[in-house]
Amino acid sequence: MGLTKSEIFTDEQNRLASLFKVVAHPARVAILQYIINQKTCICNDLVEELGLAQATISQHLKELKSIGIIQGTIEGKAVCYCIDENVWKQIQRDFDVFFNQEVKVSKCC
Amino acid sequence: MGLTKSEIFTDEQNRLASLFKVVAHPARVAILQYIINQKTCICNDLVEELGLAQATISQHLKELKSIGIIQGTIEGKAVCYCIDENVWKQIQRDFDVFFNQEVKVSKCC
DNA sequence: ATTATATATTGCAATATTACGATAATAAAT
DNA sequence: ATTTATTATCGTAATATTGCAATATATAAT
Repeated sequence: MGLTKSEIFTDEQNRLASLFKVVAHPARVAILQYIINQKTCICNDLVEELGLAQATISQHLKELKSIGIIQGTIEGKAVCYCIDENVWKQIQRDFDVFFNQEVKVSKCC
Repeated sequence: MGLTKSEIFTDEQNRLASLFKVVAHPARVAILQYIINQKTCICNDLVEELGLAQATISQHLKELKSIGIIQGTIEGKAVCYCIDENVWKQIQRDFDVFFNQEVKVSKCC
């Protein structure tokens, strides 16, 4: 046990849950907010800003990269991270489709 | 280790991450979709529909209840669950505030 | 009163996530 | 060539999550 039974859910349910999972950590929310404000950043900026170890920040960046919401470009000895606007907007739409469903007024009893 | 350092993040970052976390599981996405379609449901409906054990469904319902997105009303020997429209809309707004931030066009280099 | 039905809770095993030190890899600067 | 700066990866410990059987609780039906 302890293993999510992905096979019993639809692709859409699994996909949505995966997207939510990536932003379901305060460090990753903070990283996204920081990049949005600063437009770009490097890993070390985040280490100083957030106060987490470099290895930890690097790991969080990797997860954000995994869904494409940020992208990294090698720039000399650093890596410059920025939001991928297209992916950001796509994810925004995906969440919208889910949350803007019409919820019929029908209380229990 | 293995413990999220909540104290280094803002309340907003922690709150957003918590909300995302609740919907970051395909079973909970499926449960919400099912309730939206059927308007209401009882725990056993979900056990049959999703094919997870009753204890597991009950646990997922508990997590959804914890943020108020669904509410349960005792109805005879069953519990009738439905979406709480106000909370649903509030969460929708919270996600919107986050994702509708203006992402400035500024690629790395 | 007993049985049947529906849900919640507890305890536990398996797996996943978070965090970090140590180390490797790479490029710039000296 | 050596040092410095930046990031990624590996290994590991601590904690969290997922799933279920067993059990407890509560109401309806017989």
